[in-house]
Amino acid sequence: MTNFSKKVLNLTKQIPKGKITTYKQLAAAAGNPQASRAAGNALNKNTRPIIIPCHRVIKSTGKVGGYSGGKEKKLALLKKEGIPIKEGRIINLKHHLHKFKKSDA
DNA sequence: AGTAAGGCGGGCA
DNA sequence: GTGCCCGCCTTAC
Repeated sequence: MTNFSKKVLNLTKQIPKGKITTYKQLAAAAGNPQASRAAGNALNKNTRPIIIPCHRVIKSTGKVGGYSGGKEKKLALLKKEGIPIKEGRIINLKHHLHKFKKSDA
């Protein structure tokens, strides 16, 4: 558990319902914009999955990306939260994107 | 403790 | 839109 992963998890669990974010944004908010892959990894190997809505985190390309419990599960959760998805990709991504505050980390 | 491989992504060609 | 390469973190040997 590094400081980076701790920030990632901390930021992720702060994402409100109906809002989503990208691994890139998450990694950037955590302090490493280039550690996009590591951000997803932190969510995948997170220690407290219960408090961490990793399903609200998607790829910057608009694709939902992967999911430990199955991406279909992730899609269902997102749609239930009010995020429209078409063929595995977010429709109004930037309209649902969550902006992290500087005080979040 | 050190080295090598893997993973839920991002960017460029 | 697809394919390839890169960089970062975590885990296993």
